[in-house]
Amino acid sequence: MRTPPPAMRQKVLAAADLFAEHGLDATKMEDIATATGVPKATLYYYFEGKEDILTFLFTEILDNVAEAIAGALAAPGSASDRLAAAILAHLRIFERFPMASRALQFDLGRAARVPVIARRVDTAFVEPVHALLLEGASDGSLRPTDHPRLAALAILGAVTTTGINALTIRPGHQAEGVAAELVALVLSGVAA
Amino acid sequence: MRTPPPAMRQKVLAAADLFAEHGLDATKMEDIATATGVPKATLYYYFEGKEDILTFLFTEILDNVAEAIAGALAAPGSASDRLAAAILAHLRIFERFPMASRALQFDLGRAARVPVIARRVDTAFVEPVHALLLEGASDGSLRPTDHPRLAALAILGAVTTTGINALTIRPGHQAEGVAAELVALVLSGVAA
Amino acid sequence: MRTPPPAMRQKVLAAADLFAEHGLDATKMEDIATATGVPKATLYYYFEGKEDILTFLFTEILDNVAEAIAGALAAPGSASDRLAAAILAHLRIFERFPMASRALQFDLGRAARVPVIARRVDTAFVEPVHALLLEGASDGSLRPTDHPRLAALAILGAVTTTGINALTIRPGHQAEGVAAELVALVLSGVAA
Amino acid sequence: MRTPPPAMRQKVLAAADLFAEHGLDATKMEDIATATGVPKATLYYYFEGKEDILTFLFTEILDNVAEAIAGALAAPGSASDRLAAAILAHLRIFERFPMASRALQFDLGRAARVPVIARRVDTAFVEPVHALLLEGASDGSLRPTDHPRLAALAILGAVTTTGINALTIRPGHQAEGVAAELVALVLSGVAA
DNA sequence: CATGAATGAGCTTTCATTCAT
DNA sequence: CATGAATGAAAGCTCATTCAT
Repeated sequence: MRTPPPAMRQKVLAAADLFAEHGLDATKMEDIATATGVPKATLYYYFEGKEDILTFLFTEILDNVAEAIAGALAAPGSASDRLAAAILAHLRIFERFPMASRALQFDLGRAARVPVIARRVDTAFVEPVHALLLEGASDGSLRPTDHPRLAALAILGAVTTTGINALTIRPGHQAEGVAAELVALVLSGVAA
Repeated sequence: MRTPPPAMRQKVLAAADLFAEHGLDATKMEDIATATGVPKATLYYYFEGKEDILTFLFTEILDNVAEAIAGALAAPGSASDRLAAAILAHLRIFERFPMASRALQFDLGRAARVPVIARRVDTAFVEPVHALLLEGASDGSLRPTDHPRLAALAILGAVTTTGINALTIRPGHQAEGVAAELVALVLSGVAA
Repeated sequence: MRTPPPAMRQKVLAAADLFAEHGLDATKMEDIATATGVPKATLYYYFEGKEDILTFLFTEILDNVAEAIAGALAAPGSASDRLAAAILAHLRIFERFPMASRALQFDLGRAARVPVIARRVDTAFVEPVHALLLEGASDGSLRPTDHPRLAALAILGAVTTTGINALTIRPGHQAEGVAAELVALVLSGVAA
Repeated sequence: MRTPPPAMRQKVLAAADLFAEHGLDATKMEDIATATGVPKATLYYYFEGKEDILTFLFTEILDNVAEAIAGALAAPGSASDRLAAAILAHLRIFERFPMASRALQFDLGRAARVPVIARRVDTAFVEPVHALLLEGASDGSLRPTDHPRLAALAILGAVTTTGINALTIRPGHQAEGVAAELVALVLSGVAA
């Protein structure tokens, strides 16, 4: 993948709608060319193929997720406060990039096979939250867990599934409302 | 879809490996024919096409999920006990059908577009858990939530993401261990 | 390559004209489909691709060469008589299959890289003539040569180059006339 | 074709390896650019296209053949001595330009269609040898032949086929050794 | 003069699907 | 009922070639 010039990067982001709507396989290069206004051959000049374009898209959004989460976790405050902030920050990404987020969800299975994507998901969310859980356990603001990595993964699944659904597929919720519900669940659970 | 004879249903389940490995689009009818030992044209005699085979597979597994969840929820006990039982039951499905579960995860986006699948996910998990949350709130064993549907969705996301990962992609965990972690998270949260 | 049914073999021979006229690379599958009346996809059903069709064609003609040469060499008579007969027999192939012969000549370089073709050229011509030269040397009807394999190769080159030119590219000669000239050259040389 | 500066001519000769290895069609301009170190667009500045580069290469080598043959034929001596000298001179070209020679052989069919190449082959070899045969016939050093042009062609075929094979494809012979065998064949034939 | 960037025009190849037997 | 044979319909991708700088 030749590094695409900024103008091209911008145009290619328009492909998110197609991927979100149809998934990678049902999205034809022709469609991407039409939707972005970039000739097919030029797309191939910059990207290795369809999958590479998808990877570019996912990378772009995951970088935003990483930044958002990192920002939230870097703030001062107790571990539990920062976890709450991270969840809200994550959900806000879905609001800012609804189509790209849905595209990522649509082709999640495939994305997970692409090493560079898998690594970024880990780096952006799982690792930091994992670390935060450990930190919270040691500073006493969070309950120690047997498998903090599983817990981080579970939180990721909860946030993602709920966020995509409530904020992009059937909008009608605000990030704050969803975050409140999720934070309550994640911090206190549903037990009485 | 003509109702396939039991022998055929059995053979076709072998296609789960292919779908789990490559996804629907990268799985050729030819491959399915080879893997199952059923001639291509015969597959077409019983199924409408590739997607129909995938739907058959997903339906099969979701029926098992539905049954497992329903069984757990029908048992006597408090709402929180039954929620815990449902989570374990759900995870056990991943252990019993690891490949089909991964296939479902791989083509999650597509599955969500197939009405019959979307409805079954709802019926099998979201609805019953949603109902259980309401029930628990009224019998006092669970905390009332503002948006019980979102909470049910979040629990589904947590269980699914964690289960697929810990039980099928990187095995090494047992359903019981994962369930313990998830139940703790879902019931009590991670707060100290 | 699935073994093509006789009807198909027959039709595909018509592709020789295209290959002879334009060479393999400039001959599009579309052209072959049109010229033979066999749908493109059906060609792919029986052959691996363009090159496989060319190989099929060359194999077909080389089998005829092999048979012709073998027949001539198997006849009774002195080694020199039989060499003369072989040359005439070879030339007659060019008359019988002018287009396929020219196609072979056109893509000679490529054909030589295909192991199965290279082997067949050897088996059909070089080997038998090589053997004949040795035989003639021992029965006294031919002069012993230092490198009989080179001599056989030289004879092949002489016959092929001349035959293709005189019998297919610029017709106007008969196999007999060309053979007379070549046999004279090969047996007696051009020295006075 | 703009006349390329000497430095470029030199670099472009390196493309012979590519053409010899893969043939014209399988040799991409990109490859030529990489192999020669000359940027694609610069190649287009000097040559009309791929085929023009090939023609340049073939022209270059055929000029050498022409010169070598002419030199041998211009020497004093009998027609048969000079024919022998010409054959050796021709073979030495294969030794000096093995890759370009093989490239010419690989794309022989195509080369023959390019008028300028066809004419040069004729001028370089066929014509002079044809003339020599007539001359030898009249001065009594060679046997008169019915079709001296066919004979010249046959000699060309014999020399080329054998030379390419023995000197470039499966080296291990020296031009002198091959020449000895060929001269014996061409002058005296293989008859006892 | 030289060349990096961009693209128009195709072509091979693949497959899902059909249907006669 | 079951299936081997055949094919229509795409689509991904490649490259030769151009041109502004």
